Amino acid sequence: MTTAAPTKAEIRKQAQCERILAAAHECFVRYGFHNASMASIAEAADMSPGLIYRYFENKNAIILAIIEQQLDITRQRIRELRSAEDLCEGIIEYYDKQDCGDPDSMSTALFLEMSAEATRDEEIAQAIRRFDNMVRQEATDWLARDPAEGGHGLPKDVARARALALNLFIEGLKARKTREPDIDRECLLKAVKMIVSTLTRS
Amino acid sequence: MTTAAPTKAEIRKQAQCERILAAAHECFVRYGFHNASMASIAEAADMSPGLIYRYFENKNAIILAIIEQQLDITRQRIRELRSAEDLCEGIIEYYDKQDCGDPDSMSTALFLEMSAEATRDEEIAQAIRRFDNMVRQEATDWLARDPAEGGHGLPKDVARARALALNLFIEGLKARKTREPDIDRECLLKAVKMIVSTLTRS
Amino acid sequence: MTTAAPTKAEIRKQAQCERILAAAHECFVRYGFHNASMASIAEAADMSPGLIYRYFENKNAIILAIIEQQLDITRQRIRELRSAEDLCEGIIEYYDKQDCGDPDSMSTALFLEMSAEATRDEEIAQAIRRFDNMVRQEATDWLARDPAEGGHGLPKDVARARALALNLFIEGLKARKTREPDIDRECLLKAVKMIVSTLTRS
Amino acid sequence: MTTAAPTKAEIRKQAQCERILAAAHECFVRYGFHNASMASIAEAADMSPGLIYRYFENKNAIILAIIEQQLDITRQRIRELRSAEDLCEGIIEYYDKQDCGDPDSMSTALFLEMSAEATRDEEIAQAIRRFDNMVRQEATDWLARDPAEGGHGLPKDVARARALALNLFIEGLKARKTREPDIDRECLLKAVKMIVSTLTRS
DNA sequence: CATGAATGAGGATTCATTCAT
DNA sequence: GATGAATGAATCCTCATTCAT
Repeated sequence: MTTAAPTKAEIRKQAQCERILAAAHECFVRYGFHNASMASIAEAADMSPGLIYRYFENKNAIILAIIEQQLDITRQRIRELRSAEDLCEGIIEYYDKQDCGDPDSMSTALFLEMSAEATRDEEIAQAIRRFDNMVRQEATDWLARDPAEGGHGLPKDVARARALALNLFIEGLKARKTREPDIDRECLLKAVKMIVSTLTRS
Repeated sequence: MTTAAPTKAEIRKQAQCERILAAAHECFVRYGFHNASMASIAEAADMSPGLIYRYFENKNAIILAIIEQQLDITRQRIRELRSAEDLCEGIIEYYDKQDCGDPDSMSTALFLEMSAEATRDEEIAQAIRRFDNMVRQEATDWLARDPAEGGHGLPKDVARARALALNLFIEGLKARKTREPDIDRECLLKAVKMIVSTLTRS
Repeated sequence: MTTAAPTKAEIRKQAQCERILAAAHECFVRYGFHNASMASIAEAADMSPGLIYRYFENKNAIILAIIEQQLDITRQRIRELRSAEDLCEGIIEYYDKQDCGDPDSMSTALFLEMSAEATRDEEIAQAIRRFDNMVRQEATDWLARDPAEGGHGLPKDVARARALALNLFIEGLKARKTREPDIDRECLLKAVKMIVSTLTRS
Repeated sequence: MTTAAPTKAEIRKQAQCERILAAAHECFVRYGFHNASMASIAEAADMSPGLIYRYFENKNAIILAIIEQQLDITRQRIRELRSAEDLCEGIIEYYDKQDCGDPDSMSTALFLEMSAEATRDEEIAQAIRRFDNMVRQEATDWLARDPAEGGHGLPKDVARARALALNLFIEGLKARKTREPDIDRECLLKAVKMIVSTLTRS
């Protein structure tokens, strides 16, 4: 049940990759994907520009890896979800959180930029599609699962449509956060509750 | 209280601006804001690169003008909205429409790119904020208006929260279209109906 | 019988192209094709690096244009050839001439480099093939032409084989010049005369 | 007067050098001298890039060593030459042979590249000069040697001029092979025979 | 008004070479 | 001896913007 212990070299490689991804994420958020130069990433990662290319083929490969990373993190988060209240809280909390402070969650702005990029770059399109499918599947599972296990016991097809609706709403919310972080909280809370309660009602 | 009739020069200027904006819109959609060069815009507008600068200070000013343009167009659309069925149809129809074919509606991908850009560029942030506010206001009015006039007669504060929810959902939908244009139609229809009916119910 | 007069813009363009080609030729000879940077060419042409790209798609396009230029020049030279003595003199004179001093004749070193490059670059291979074919054809014509017109009146197939032999010999000579410009003149003269007289004898 | 038997270390060193030279030769032929990276050579030699520098000061030193190697191999070949027919056959056979298949003979393309490089690099110039001198000397010997020993018994000075002519012709032929491997064989054969018979006739 | 040639800084990427392990 | 990670300068090329005509 154990995989072979990673060699020292592999550990090092892993660490370097992560250093680069963290630095790239930071730069992409700060300057935007197109305006973040490899040099700026290198500087943020405290290494030479050339070294990045030992670990990633090019700039695109970096953003792809970041998306992949997010996939795992996001799946974990959804799985930890229990009640509808959990979800409401999670959403509001997310909205209040500063973007840059959280290296674990992909900046929304970056995600939007990538969504736009997906229009023109098939690799990115695929990566995001994989991400979307995972989210929808996990959300569907959550809505369909037995209430005893923290689900809502909805029939499969209903769950599927509601998962989509929920997903779209949350994404709209994320996009909005980008532009209007100081939105009227009371109004927002009302809106979220109305949607969530409608969609999780059995 | 009337403005003076526009001079010939002003008319000309207006026409030139529109030519540039249309060309820029096309290029931004096709290549993305950052990858669309001023040269490509000039070519699409069938004029010299230098001339563009007589009408717009720089590339940024062009995108700002495009956002402003969208504001007017979108307001008009919302005002033409009547029943909830209208809205559902409009949404589905929008999702099915090819982006590039419609010079009137801002490409979603471009809008996402701008949302992301708003994070780093205050001018763009302001322009989009104005846009958002207009949409929310118009949607609120629609929900609050007297049913006799094609509204839903909701109380102001309820209307305001629902308008927001609706707005967020639609935006999530738009963003999704960018990445998954071939989404399962039946599922999508269910989701849209559920949200719209919930939010427009009195 | 006249082509349309070139516009001022065309004249300018032509001049710029020539300026670039001359500068590139100089740099390629001085530093070698691979070591000559676009920046060095720009400097030699006294223009900005970016401007070069208005006239040539990339570095490769420049070398292709240079080869094409040589084709015309070389054809002219062969056509001006009269007696076998002419040829011997021309060869020796060529060997004595400094490379860089003559912007009209492609540096032999550069030609060798391109021959090598032809091994890996199909575009260059084609350009040089065209050059080779032209030279062989012109040389064959010269050997087959009526003596009254400055030819040697050889039968077509004989002329063709001898033209090839002559061509190969001259090329070997050119290649050697690159490495041994100070070769023993008397010995060289004997060798050239022996070959030329053998190949032009009827 | 004998050198001391090589130590184990020296044998090892010799073997490593040869491994590197073979790998470098392969890469230089495949990618060209300038495009072959030290990394690619290291990979072909199945060792680390750093190790190469223990045996060769830099990339230049490698090419110099390759030229030196060729000198020995080529000398041996010329010495094995007997009749003029031998030579004709050898030439034609050489022309037909695939370059890469023969690690013993320096790729012609590479040799051309080096000839060009000799123009700018004095070390390479010297190495090739040494090579050229050896070839000419051996060819002269062959032509001057007593027919009983497989030579042609020509007087020294005649032999010298003819050796040069032969050498130049063969080099032109090699260069041509680079660009036109599929040349008309009959025509080529005629040309070769004409030159060889003229130059070896007593 | 309009052109489009010209600039030059900036970006991604490569690679010979070094050096700590 | 051997490794291969690391450097950083250099390369080709792009593009927003300016300005002489």
